[in-house]
Amino acid sequence: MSESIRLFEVEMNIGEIARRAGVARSTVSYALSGRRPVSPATKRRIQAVIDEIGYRPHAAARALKEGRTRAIGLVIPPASLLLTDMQLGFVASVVEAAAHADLDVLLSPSGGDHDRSFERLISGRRVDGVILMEIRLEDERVTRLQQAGLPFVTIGHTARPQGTCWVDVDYATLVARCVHHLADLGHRTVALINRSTELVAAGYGPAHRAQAGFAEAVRRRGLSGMNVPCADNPAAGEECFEQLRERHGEITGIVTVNEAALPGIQRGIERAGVAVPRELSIAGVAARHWAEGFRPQLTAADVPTLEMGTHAVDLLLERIATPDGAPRHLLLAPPISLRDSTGPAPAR
Amino acid sequence: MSESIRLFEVEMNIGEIARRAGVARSTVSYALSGRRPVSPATKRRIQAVIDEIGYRPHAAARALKEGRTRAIGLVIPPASLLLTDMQLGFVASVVEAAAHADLDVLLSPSGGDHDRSFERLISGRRVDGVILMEIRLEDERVTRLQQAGLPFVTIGHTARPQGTCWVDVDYATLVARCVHHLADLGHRTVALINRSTELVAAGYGPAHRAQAGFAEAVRRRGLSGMNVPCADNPAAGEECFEQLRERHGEITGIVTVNEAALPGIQRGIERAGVAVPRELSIAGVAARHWAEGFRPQLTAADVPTLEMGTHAVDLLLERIATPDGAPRHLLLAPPISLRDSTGPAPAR
DNA sequence: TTGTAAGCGTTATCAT
DNA sequence: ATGATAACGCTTACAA
Repeated sequence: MSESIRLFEVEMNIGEIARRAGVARSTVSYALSGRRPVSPATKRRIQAVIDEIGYRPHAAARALKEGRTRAIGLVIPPASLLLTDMQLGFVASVVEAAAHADLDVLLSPSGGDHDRSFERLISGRRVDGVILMEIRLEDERVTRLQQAGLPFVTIGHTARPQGTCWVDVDYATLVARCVHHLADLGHRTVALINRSTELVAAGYGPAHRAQAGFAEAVRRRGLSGMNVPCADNPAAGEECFEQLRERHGEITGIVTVNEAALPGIQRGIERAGVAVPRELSIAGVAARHWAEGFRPQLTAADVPTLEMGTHAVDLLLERIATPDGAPRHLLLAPPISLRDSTGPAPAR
Repeated sequence: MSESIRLFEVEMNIGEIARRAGVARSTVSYALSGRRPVSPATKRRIQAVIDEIGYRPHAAARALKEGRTRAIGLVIPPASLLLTDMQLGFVASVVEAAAHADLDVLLSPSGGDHDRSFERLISGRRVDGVILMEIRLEDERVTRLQQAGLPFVTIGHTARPQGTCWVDVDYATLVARCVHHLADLGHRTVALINRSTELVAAGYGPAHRAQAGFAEAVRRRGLSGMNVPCADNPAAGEECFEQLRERHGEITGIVTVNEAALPGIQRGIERAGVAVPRELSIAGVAARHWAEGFRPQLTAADVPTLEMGTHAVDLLLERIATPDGAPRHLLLAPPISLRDSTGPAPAR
């Protein structure tokens, strides 16, 4: 439209700055990086030129010379699978934390037929490190990254996580705590609404660990318990709840790790006219936002997605700085927030 | 752990390939790009070496030489605001479409205090083009991009979109269609549950256009209608619905563009024991996934996020290829899918 | 059909 | 305190 369109179409490289300021290119570079003293006078002169034409160093040139990109990769599940709120929370917090450290984030959908994208990231040296989400117990992306020698951190952990860097939430412990909480309230028959059969079959850690923690706690407390798989969507949650009521009316306590099914569970409860927590108690693991949206508000371990994303970035930065340092990890077991969905077991 | 860790730690550049294959560097380059004929024999020899040591060209070096990065930027709302499902749909489909075109996607949260991230993308020439989400009627990011001369496409459009490239859904038309649909069914008093007051104040296009389309259609059909702002979350939706019932019991039809409020609206309906569509009809604009999750399923214009994201990428690629071509845009008005939430107005 | 060499914009190592 | 210059790994015009 106006002349302003071409305002910044001037050559804009360090040589041009040097020319206009009447100094050598290296001087400009040093003035910017501060890696060698530059007299205040020339520094001012250079800065003036830079401000005038709005110069910023060319990322690719810098990356080529320095051997690092100042960018990290974030590998997410493919778009075909809708992201859950929790996964979304991770993405958001990683992007946030990265921005805070002046890092750019390259998104890479994996699985599906998108291996090319992942491979570009790795072998094209587009990033200094990678954060991997939705880890499987056996995960080939992890082995690919270790053989490539690229620093990485996983959100979630594999079956044998020794030697890798990760942050995760301790599903086994959290689910166990929920069971203990229900047992303390006098419940004797409880169910776990878990993630989908497919995920379990695919070796998805959280589903496995939830199941294990549940089984162990049920055994310890001498309860009778059942594990129910449920797909990650409201409709499945509703159906799952109805079947549970129909076939196992004796159940008085439910534990769930299936955040996406919650709205369906809630609908099931309301349609069945079940009073929570008088007739039925529910506890679970979910993002706070979901727990508070549930009616009545859900007694749950709130998954600290923000904290986890931030930590993942911190760990990655550490790993990039010292690739041979001892790999650290973080297993979070946030406390259960007592809300309104659990209460004493109904008298027989 | 094992020796495999250092497997790919060898020098891996085009010169090394050339050396091992016994040809010149340029020959390797040409063999890869196909920009000049290479004899089958040497081509095979080169490919063998490449396969053996797993070579991929260094992205930064290529970007520096070619002057383009093969990456695009996707500017999203800051993490502080939870992304709605529709926004998430855009992100997913853009990433998907970009991957399909062998493009990487750099994520940049904007707004908040994240201008540095945005600025890095632009002036650091990290990307060949940008897709901008959540456009305001007056949007400084747009002007920044035009003065930088960087190709961009917006999802949504500004108040004066001439000369820019965009894809958007035609909220005015869609909301008007909903009103007409309700009017055809005999409804005389209708309400629009819009987005939040803050968004309207901030000059958020969809909210403005929904309001305008609603007002116009109501006028044309001689209905009485009211516009109700509502924050983007279930709790606000529920409260909004309750207030509507309380203060305006005469309303028999509701139109909503507030996807995130839907679960709350549904809860409100169920708690109030209102029969939909016998006593109250609801129509709206939402992602199909939400419309089908509503009970009863929501009569709604399904926002084709997948299609929009794909088109945005296509337009951007076109713009990158011919920056001075006439800017094109796409204003989508998908048909309303008749589902179960609308019916004849109740007899007085 | 293939090889040689220049140059993209930086940073870093020499000098001065 | 500053300047010239050599890389970084790639593409491509120019020679052969």
